[in-house]
Amino acid sequence: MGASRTRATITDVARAAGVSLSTVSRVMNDNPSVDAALASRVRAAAAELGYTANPLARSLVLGRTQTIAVVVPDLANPTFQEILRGLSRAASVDGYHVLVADSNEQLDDERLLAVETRRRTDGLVLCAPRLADDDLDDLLAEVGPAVVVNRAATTAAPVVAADYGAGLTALVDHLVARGHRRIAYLAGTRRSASNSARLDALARSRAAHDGLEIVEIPAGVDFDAGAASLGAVRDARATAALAFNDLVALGLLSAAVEHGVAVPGELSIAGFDDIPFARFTSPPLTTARVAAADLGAAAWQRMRALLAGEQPAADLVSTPELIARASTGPAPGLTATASA
Amino acid sequence: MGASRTRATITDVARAAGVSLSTVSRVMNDNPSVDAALASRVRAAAAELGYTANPLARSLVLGRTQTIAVVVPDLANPTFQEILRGLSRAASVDGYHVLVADSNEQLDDERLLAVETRRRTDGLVLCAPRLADDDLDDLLAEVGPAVVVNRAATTAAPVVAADYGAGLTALVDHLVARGHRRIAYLAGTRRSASNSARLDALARSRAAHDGLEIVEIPAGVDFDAGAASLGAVRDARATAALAFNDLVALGLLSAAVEHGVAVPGELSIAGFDDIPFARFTSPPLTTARVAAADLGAAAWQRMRALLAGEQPAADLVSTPELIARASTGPAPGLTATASA
DNA sequence: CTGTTAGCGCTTTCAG
DNA sequence: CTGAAAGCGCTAACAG
Repeated sequence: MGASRTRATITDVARAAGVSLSTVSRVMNDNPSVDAALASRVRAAAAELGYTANPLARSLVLGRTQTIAVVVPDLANPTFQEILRGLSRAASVDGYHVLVADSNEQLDDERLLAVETRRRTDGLVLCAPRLADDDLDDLLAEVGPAVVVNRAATTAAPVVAADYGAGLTALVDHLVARGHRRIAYLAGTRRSASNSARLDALARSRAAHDGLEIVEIPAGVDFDAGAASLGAVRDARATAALAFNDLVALGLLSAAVEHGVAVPGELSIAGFDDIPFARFTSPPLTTARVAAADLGAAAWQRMRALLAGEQPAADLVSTPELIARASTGPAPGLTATASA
Repeated sequence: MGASRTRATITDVARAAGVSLSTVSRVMNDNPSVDAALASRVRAAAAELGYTANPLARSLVLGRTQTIAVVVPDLANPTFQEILRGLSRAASVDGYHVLVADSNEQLDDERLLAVETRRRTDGLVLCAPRLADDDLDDLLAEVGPAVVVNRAATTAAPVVAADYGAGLTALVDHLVARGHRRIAYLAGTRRSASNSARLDALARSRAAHDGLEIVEIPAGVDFDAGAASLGAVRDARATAALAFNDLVALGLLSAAVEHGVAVPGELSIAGFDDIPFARFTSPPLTTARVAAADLGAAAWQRMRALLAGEQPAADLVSTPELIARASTGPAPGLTATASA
């Protein structure tokens, strides 16, 4: 009938069952040292009152919230969405909740959000933190249990990351094999560690391939950044463009189509990540697949270990898989044969 | 130098500043009734110790957590991601945090997650709940401050929703104008309220257009569901298909291309939502645009009002905008002219 | 204006 | 096996 406006507390249950608070607490926590008869009496009272322990009160006394915080640079980015999803599902299996915070690519907010969300949770997962190395290390030292996703440059916390260097190398090789000798690289945030990893890989590629030129073009991390880069790519007279990620690649692709630049006829374009829709673009996008949901799940495994006081698994470096689709082809002026 | 392992408490600050707990509390909460000199002494001590009030303890005593919970049926769905993003950004502007839970389209989990996350937060936002009407009403009554997104069938909480009926009507009109007289509708979850809204709209459309046949095909809510429906669509001899959402439409489109069915030559396909990548498919997808991030922000406005004890704004019914792209065209056998 | 005293709702020694 | 009491860290009357 009329449900009471306020929830039952442990005191209500204790009174209803005619026992002390401690007994109720023991029963609710399945402490075996309670007489069976008493226990079932308490359980009946609890059920009757619809009682469940207040998680806030438990958090305060137990010092744990059963919740972890996840900070991402941009919730609109499919890769972060996927990481979040993988993490959230994995954590929920273990009865943990997830607090999300979107730093919106704002450096200052990132640190603040991390600290603030961490205080209401048991641990912190930082996705692709944009913070400088030193600041990141400071932050990690301050916040306690933390795991870092897609950022290699720290030893202060477990790391799970895609191997951006290896992925980019595969992409370059793919283009070189198709005759490209002048390739544009649309760089992402300077702050992004994965961008540096890619830069290093490009340097190695230049050394490995005689006569290969790779010109770096500052772009950004989103669709608009890619679209805005078409002019620079054309000016660079590159026959192919490697984008920081699929979003940037899609922007470039879109601008190319709009300006009548044939893809891959005049310009080959490749992205990075293999976001869900990369296969539906026109032409479908060549990219390097990052198993983002798996990264999220792996991040949770490590977090769980940390929370349990166990040794987390070794850092994970997942090698992206080259996904060759139709947005890349032979360099202009070449026949369609590829040399290994 | 050596940062202490455990955080400073209000007691530490009080001792350091040589005042009582209450004074520290007052200062930290900007209570003006504190002597200026004392206040700055306290502030200095707090700064020195790096003190910030423990949010858990505050939550317990204040009865509010400064956090809201959001339950979505599927974090992989771009529309829910977008709603989450809009909500999260809006809430963070007001200093609120967001706890996400993905029910994974599981009915039982939905209810459980809602109740459980609600207890650690101040309010609950339910996205497109799959629960039956009665169960939903029960749930809403139980959990207190709540707002519902994309589900019209309740008066127990503020609602913000896209007008699926209007959007679908626009889509049908669009197809009818292009000569289609036999249209397949790929239905979503029966549990989805927006599906019923669409069914009603279709019934009205049938009545409005003489000789128009709309055949309903049970499909689902994701890409695979759409891909699996191609056979049924062909069997129905429909010249056009209206999908429950863009994901389903993309699945169908993909299967069509794969099986050599010309789109829109032999089959016109339209989706719903206008997810970010709908414009990049090949051909680009005709759809009805739902301003999902705006829905999320609007949901937060209402939640904020509820939390402040104010009257929330009236329910929002946002009319989707018809986005005509190349995946729809004249019915086979017709010239490319359209009649208004 | 400031300090003392009760709790918020729960868990956990510590006695019995 | 069970209850009384202390306390997690903080805020809010209530006195002074």
